[in-house]
Amino acid sequence: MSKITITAALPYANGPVHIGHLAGVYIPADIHARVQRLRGEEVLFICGSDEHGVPITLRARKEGVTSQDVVDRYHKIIGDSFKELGISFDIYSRTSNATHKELSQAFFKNLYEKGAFKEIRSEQYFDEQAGQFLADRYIVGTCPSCKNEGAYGDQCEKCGSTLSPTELLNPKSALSGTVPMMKETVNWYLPLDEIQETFLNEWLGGKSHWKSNVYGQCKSWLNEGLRPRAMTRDLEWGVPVPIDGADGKVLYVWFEAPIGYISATKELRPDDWEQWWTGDSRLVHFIGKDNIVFHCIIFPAMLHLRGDGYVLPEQVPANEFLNLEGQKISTSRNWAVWLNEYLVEMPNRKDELRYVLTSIAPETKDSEFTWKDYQTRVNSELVGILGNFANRVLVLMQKYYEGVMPAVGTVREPYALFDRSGAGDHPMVVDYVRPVVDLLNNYQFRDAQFKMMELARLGNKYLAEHEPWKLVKTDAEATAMVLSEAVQVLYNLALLMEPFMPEASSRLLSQLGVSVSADDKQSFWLAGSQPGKWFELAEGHTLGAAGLLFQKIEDDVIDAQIAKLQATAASAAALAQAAGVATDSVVAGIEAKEEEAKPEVAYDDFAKLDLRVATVIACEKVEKADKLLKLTLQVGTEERTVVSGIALHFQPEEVVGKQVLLLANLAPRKMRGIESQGMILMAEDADGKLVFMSPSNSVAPGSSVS
RNA sequence: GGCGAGGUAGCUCAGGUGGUUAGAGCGCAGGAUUCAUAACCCUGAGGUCGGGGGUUCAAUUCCCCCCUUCGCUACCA
Repeated sequence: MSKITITAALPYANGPVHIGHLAGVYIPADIHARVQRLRGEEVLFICGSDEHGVPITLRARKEGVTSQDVVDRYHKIIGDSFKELGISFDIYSRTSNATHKELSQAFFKNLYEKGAFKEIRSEQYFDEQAGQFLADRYIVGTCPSCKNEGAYGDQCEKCGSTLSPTELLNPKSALSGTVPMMKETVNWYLPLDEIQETFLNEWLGGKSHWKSNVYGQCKSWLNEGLRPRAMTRDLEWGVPVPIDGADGKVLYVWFEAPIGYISATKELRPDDWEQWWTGDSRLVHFIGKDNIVFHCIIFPAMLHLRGDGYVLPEQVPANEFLNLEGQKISTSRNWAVWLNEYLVEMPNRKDELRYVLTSIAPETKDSEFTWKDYQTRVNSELVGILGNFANRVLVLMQKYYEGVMPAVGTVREPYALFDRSGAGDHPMVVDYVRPVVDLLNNYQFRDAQFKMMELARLGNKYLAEHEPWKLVKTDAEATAMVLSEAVQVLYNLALLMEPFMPEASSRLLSQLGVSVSADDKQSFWLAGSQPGKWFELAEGHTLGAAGLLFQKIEDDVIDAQIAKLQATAASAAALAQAAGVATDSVVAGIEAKEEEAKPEVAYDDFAKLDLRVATVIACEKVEKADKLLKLTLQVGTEERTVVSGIALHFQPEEVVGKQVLLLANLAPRKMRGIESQGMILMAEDADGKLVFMSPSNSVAPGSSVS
């Protein structure tokens, strides 16, 4: 028996948890934690809210509340919904608490005193009026590539380019709106370039057995050569840097957040927490692919420098991303299925969510959640295969034996479920239980669950083959054999379900009228390292009260969820809603069957649109594109290039000279390498033919439309 | 632009140190059945494994190029 420290990525407390988080991190982590506990391992399953960092402060400013208010709100929402779903954390902590502050400061100080950091001076933007340095995100300006005026210092959200604050044109402070000045500051850097040479190359070199997406990503970073990375920031919201002369500085969230795993452990076990992070304890991080560098490079580097016997991660089973109805899940665009809402809107369907998300877990590549697929999986797999098998066995038992296990002699051919003549491990364990255990130990949760379901399929097949409802009329002995075998399958299936669907498992066990001790479960789950055990109910055992294990999901429930997402897509697209290429991706996920009326929008939303009349002064076909025309437009004194997907409807020469309606402030977008600076609005006929929207009398190019 | 991970049946995904008929679930078609939440069981149709070149007796599996999706990262302006 060993200690296993299992961590699940700390959810960032600026929004609730959604199905992507669950499928990628929390459900697999929970299954793993449950299995290891069942196997009798000493497990600590650690998580908590990550409550520092710039996006939280931005959100707080936007809402006019304090950062603490924001994190308090989401910490509660997230924690409550995890608890209700049954994620079996031993502790769900948070990084704004005292233990964490103390421990992360001590960690920093320890490294500081070892001389692990490099002190580096640099010039950063400083807001004189607000009296503070500005994080990249706090600087707003014009994007140098797309001219979007609302670009942030680290990224332009319109065109997606990665920026540094000094690249921004017309930088302004998001705090005061004033023009920031450059001012010298000092921060402490982790010299990752040196640590790569002395430690990371070799350590990561030994991890080729990790998942290919994880190992490949790490290799990629190492090949490019790591660079020193600042572990402190000039910011107010965070853990203060615990050394003299560091006023107004906090620990970098990615320095401090992983330490949150340790401080949560300490909070839970003040006396022996260190045993879970040193010695022969085994550390496993469950994360999403966006966290790989922090958990596979930076945090291990920190732990290594710390020394003191700290263990390094044994396995980092990072998953890819889950898409929703054809689009990336996005917190800011509200394109998500939020756990807290799911729990309310789909009551008593926790295990259904666990099951579906496990079966589509993005273990090797991005995967896709759709509500229709969810419905199908629940109805045909959980209800049709698993629930149905349970129900028919229990109903037959009730009908023929009033729920009491009948006397069965030696099961004879052809009714035997498995071969009883061999001397080795039990064939059913070898064929079903052990493969599930092995797959789980190998972090292949999706396959493990599928293998579990195969046992239910086998049960249905066995019943169909031997038809006890016919046998009962002719052969009482054989009927007893068949139903007995079927009950044993169901019993073991109930045990096998536990890590995946703990509630359904426990319901089924109680319908079988059994309660299984931890020791018995252990001998079941140790199949592999030990022979394992096939559980059987004895003659005379009385089953419990039967009931349906899962309920079918009707179409209207699913339709309501889809409609909800459609409404989200519609409002997101409201600003740019018209025919044309650029909007396609926004609404492509769910296609409305007919042209439906769109939800009402506020005037303010409409007023955001800069609509202009423009004159086409040149037009040519875009090479290697069937549908695209490149138009040059006169808009006032300005000339603009717009790429429009209308080549199937118009020849270039027939467009020149026309006046068109232009959405002038649509985010630029590159198509076929040409940047399109706006969108031409068209009417679409019933037969799909496009028609220009032109003023009835010619007006000056650039005239605004409202 | 560079790097990493993908691109496999209508859909969602497995798999492949190169070698007879490439898999599963769902969906679809046909059959069988009634113990069961019109569920279950059987059978079948469906893929030149992103495209093009190369190595080889043989490539979907190895090499090169290209297209494409996702992610990481750079640079230019």
